[in-house]
Amino acid sequence: MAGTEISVPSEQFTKIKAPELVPEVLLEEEEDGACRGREPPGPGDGQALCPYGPLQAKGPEREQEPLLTTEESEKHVLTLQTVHFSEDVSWLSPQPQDGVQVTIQQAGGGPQPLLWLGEGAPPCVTISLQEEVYSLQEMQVMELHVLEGGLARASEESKFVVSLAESPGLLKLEKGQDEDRLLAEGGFEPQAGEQLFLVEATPGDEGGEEIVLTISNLHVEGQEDTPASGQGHADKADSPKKPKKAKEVKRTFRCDSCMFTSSRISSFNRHMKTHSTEKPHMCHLCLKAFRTVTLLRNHVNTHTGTRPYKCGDCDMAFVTSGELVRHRRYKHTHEKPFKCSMCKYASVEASKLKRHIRSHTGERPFQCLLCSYASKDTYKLKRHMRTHSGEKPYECHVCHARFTQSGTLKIHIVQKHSENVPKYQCPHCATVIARKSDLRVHLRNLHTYKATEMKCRCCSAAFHERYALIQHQKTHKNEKRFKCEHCSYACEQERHMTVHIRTHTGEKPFTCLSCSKCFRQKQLLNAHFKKYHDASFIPAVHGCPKCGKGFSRWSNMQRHSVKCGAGPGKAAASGKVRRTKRKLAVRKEAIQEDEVAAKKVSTVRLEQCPGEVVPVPYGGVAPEGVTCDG
DNA sequence: GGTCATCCCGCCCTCTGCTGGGATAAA
DNA sequence: ATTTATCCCAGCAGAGGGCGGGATGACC
Repeated sequence: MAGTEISVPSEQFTKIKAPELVPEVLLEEEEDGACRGREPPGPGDGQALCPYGPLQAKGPEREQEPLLTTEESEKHVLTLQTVHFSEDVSWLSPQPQDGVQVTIQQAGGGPQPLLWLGEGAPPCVTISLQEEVYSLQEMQVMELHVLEGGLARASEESKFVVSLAESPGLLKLEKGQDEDRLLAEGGFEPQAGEQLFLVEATPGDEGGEEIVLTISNLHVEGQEDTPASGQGHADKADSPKKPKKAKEVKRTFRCDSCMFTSSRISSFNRHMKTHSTEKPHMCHLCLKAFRTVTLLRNHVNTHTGTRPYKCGDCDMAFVTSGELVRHRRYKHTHEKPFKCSMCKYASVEASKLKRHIRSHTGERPFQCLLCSYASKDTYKLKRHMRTHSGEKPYECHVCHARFTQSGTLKIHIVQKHSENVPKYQCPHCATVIARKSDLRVHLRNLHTYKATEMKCRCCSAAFHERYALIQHQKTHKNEKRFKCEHCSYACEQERHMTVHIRTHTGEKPFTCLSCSKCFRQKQLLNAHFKKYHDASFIPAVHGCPKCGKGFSRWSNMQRHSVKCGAGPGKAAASGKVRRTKRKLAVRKEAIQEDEVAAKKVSTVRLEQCPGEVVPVPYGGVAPEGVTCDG
């Protein structure tokens, strides 16, 4: 894979170093004594970094339940939930005392301590630091214990606030004094009043100029389990609530290699196998190895075709029950529990909603390493990479043309190799177009209302739609709007009138350089030159289609053919022949005029070099040395 | 420890729409 | 002959559907 996922939260968790590692000079001393980072994270920072999906997935039912309890005797083990402040409220101040003390204080210096967890509050806390202070390499996993104060519930606003007895407005956290104790045997027993925080360091949005610390996975043991993913709330709402054992001290088993924690040793041990490369269970059919018997069994089922979970509404069958449930939702029940809060989209699977959310946020986590393109999912990036590799995996079975996408091949086959090619009729005119997209182009070009009027080139009419203009201009097509003021002659085109006017003025602007003969039209001069001055010119012979008699002139042959009974030629019906006949007619006219002119010329100066034919502009003067006898 | 249900990631597919280049007809 | 307009076509990306399969929590 050539792409890299750039917005996935870093797996690197951090330990805030001892205070001697924190250069105080890099933090600006504020008047109130709190040290402020260079700049607070932007409103969107936290969301972009949130590793658990869309925020709206946290349903209102969760917000109405206490996340923190206030029982004094209860020992709280807190795993921090995905957190960020959407406002500029998070500041961090390392204190130069024993242990690391982290101060979270409201930017405006407000008196209220901040750890908003209730409704309306973003479920994330991000702390921006200058990279010079806490570099990624300097940070490791840490535990922070609340030294002072307890947990109080701010019931009046249904918000839950960590309040501190001695330091209102400040939440002081200190590095655990005995980490080994906490980690011993995969678990720990936090002391009364302590809280456990995990701090994650991720690069900020400013290209590495700052680091965002995300305090994550706030969770009170004994509460209803809340889905870490934002997409699971719909199913969770139906899950039965577990009996609360407030007095019971629970052990948490935490993986050293990743963030995994579990209260059950069996789950923990099973998880630890995921970090092992050992795969003792081997498929006897293909020798592929698996970590667990269950995985092996499912795999073997793919060989044997064993699909024990059959759909009652169709012929599909699946290896696992989950696949059957999902299939039934897609095909039969159409139940879509995962609903987008920003539009009407709903999906069967959480991952689909997560992918859909990117169409709202514009997030493109998958960056092409060869160009600036970034994709919203892996498949699009993979497909895009074909534009760099030139790979065309889809081949037409008929003409063997190759294509980069299957859809392109499908269109190709329909348009090129199918009998019933679909056509798209324009709703505004008679045009029929092969492709829907081309019909849209047609509509855009010809039937779109234009603010500025388009004027007819023949009259004063004006139109806002191009199609109407073109239709109107066609009405001028057979209109002989150019009328001669000297006779009754009229024509459609101005250039024809220009030539006609010369018959009244006697002008002949086209002069033969070989014999100085002048002509009113250029093509007459050309015909003359070929006939009298071009030795290589072979005159056309027009043969009678019936008797074969040859004529030098097409008109003579036609007159003969009528008498001979040959009638019009066979090919006269086709447009191409019609165009040829028009050309012949022009040539006939030229020859006829040439004949008349030739009678008047007594001398043909064949000895003169043909040279260049110089047209004389209308009303102009012939070049020096060239005489006009017309 | 085994099993089941669920969650979640990843892969592949289709449908859709836009764009630009080449071919062709019309002006 | 040249220019302009239109059509045809392939390339490419956005969005979403469907499924395979690994990981994990809960239960027995």
